[in-house]
This record gives sequence, C-alpha cells and structure tokens, in this order.
Amino acid sequence: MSTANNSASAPQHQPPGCSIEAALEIVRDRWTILILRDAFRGIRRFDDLRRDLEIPRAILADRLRSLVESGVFVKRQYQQRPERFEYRLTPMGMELSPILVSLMQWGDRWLSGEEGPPRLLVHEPCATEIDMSFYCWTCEEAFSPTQISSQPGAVTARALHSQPALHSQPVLQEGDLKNNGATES
Amino acid sequence: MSTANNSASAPQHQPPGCSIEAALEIVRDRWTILILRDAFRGIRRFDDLRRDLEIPRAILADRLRSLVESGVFVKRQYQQRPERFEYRLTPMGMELSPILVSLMQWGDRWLSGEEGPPRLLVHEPCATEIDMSFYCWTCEEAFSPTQISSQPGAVTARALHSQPALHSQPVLQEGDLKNNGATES
DNA sequence: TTAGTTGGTTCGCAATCTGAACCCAGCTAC
DNA sequence: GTAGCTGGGTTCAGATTGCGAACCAACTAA
Repeated sequence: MSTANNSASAPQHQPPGCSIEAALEIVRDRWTILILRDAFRGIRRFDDLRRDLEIPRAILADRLRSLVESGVFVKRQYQQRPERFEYRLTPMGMELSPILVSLMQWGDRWLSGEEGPPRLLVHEPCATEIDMSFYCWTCEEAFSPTQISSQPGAVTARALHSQPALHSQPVLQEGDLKNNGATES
Repeated sequence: MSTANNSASAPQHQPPGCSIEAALEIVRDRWTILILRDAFRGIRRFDDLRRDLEIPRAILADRLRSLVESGVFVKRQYQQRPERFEYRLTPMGMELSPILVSLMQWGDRWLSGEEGPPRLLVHEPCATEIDMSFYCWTCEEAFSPTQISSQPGAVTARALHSQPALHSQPVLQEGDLKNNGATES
C-alpha cells in the first residue's frame, strides 16, 4: 500500500495461465490425490484401490478414466482371457510426487500428534530425512518461501531482472511487508 | 517382495495417520487452494477474493471460516467503525507454499503451452529459477522421486535402516520395478 | 452347478455447489 | 434525511455431484 496502485484486486482473471489452476483441473480432488498416493505405494489395480481407499466404485472408475485421459496414468492389460488391467504412473504422473511429498510433510509438521509423524520419507541411499525446503543452485543455499518472487515468465526472458510480484510476501510479521504486491501496470 | 505377501492391499485403512489425508482435510478442495494462492499474492479481503476468484459468497465464507478454524488464517480487524476484517496467513499457512509451488511447477512443466510457463518463480536475491527437486543434505546432491523410501517414522528411530515401502517405485520403466510394495506385516 | 474374482455400469437418494436475492452497519453525496 | 455504495456476510431454490447397493460380464476353481 502506501504508494500507488497495488489494489490487491487483480484486474485479470488469468484466463490464459495460472499453472496452479491448470494443475488443479487434473489433480481434481481428495480422491484423486489419494489414488495417486496409492499409486506411488505400488497399488495399481481397480479392486485393490477400491479396497484400500474404500472409495465408491463409480468415483474410482471416473477418476481413473480422467487420469488416463490427462496422461497421468496409462492403462495396461496385465492379463488376457479374463481381460485385466492395471493403472501405472507415467513420467508425467511420477513428477506429481513433490506435491504429495509437500502435502505429507506439511501434515507431518502441523497435524501429527505428539508421537510425531506416522512415517518418514528418506533418501534411500543414505536414509537421511527428506527436506523439501527450497534450494538455490546459484547461491548454493536453502531459503524460505518469503524469498520467492515471480517474473512474467513465458518465452524468452529468463534470468532477467526479477519483477517482484505474485507470490511471496512475508505475511508472517504483522503490518510490515516487503510489498511485492504491485503486480502489473 | 518377490517372496511372500506384497499383497498391495494394505490391511489397515491408516486410521491413526496418513499425513496426506490429514492435510487434505484442511486443504479441502480446488477453491481452498485458489484462496491460498491469492493469499500468497497478498489478497486478504473477502470482497477482493470474491472478485478475483469469482467464487460464490457462501463457499468463500465457508472456506475462510474453516481455514481460520484450522489455523491457516487469522481473521484480523483492520478497521473499526465500519468493522472490517482481513484474513492473513499464519506461519502454519505460510508453510503451505511448497504445495502451491509444486502444483505450479508441475503445471508449468506439463500443461503450459508452447509459449512456456506463464510465470516463473525465482529466488529473489539472485533471480535464479526455483527448483523443487529433492535435495539430500547428507549426500549433498539432488535426487529424483524414485530414490525416496519410507520408514515407520513415529517417535524415536530416526536414522535407522531404511525399510523400503510406501512411497517410491520407479514405475517409469516397464515391468521391472524395485518393488517396494511389501509395506507391513 | 455354484461361488468367487476383477473391473466395471446403473440407479435412486443425499449432500454439496451455485447464482441470485436479501440483510445490516456505516459511510457519503445530494 | 434519504438514496446509494461498500464490505462482509446469510438464505434459498435448483443443478450438480457424491454415495451405497445392486447388477452385469467374463472368466476360474471346486
């Protein structure tokens, strides 16, 4: 505030592109995410998913169909004669793991009881706990979400001057905020 | 694996604890996530959110109420006389950022058109693009989701032997998979 | 022949979402 | 002093979606 615009009421409704919105059209709801979680655990078959999640059959069929359609799963026949299928993560699907991991870690940190997190994720070779904090390969250091800023993106201009915007804002402290709000104009 | 069980149908329905499920009870749906996205962009007021998201008032009121209840937002009066309120992220809420960032990055990578991602997130001090891949502080290297494994967690046992399970599985390659399926028993 | 397995679809009822209308307090302009 | 706006809601009827239970189809095993 203080100065000019920064009205906080963005004029556009980002019609061409908010990647979060785009991703949410595929990662639709709770069930979809739980199906993905199970997929990462190696559960691949309709009935196993149904049993494990206690999900209504119609919903499961629908979600699997739409995940296949969007390229997150491939449906593969694993047996003929009684035709049987399984659903496997594609590379596109595999790369959803940071989303699941960050959900899990947030749940661990803020929602797990006194006994601590139910499960730990570790780097397999060395068994070190996974840390999802942000890491900068230029500065060679980890940093917090308050140090994130956003650039117009798209096409060329990569490592140009960062135009503070969109994300960020150390809302943690009361009134004072770096004010990255002034997005456009 | 290979040997006995590996039934892929987990006996329990993790009643005490899957942190992903726990997190999903708070991060309920698409609208909640979009509200959070806007919060990170600095939009804090009912009407600004409503306008920006074009969200039905009743839904917005409900989601804000539940986010306050769960501790993600605080409701603060920013003006008396006409009493007016705003919703601010708590530290708990701020730490949801990795979830949003990973959604955004996945969307950028897999869903953005030819023109590339609509916006880039950068490390503010140096303007380097953010990389959410996993980093191990012991091995001092980045690693892929296929190298994630999970341990029983809870309480004590930290850096013990990693018991492959839950997460992971290089589903990327066809038939052969390390098969970490055998979770419990 | 009967039962069981796997992967679904169909159906009717319940819960949820949605847009539009309404409410209220306190301005502000006329 | 009243009409109209703003901010932050609530209420309501109708559409959409979720849900459990039942059913189906193709096969196998006893």
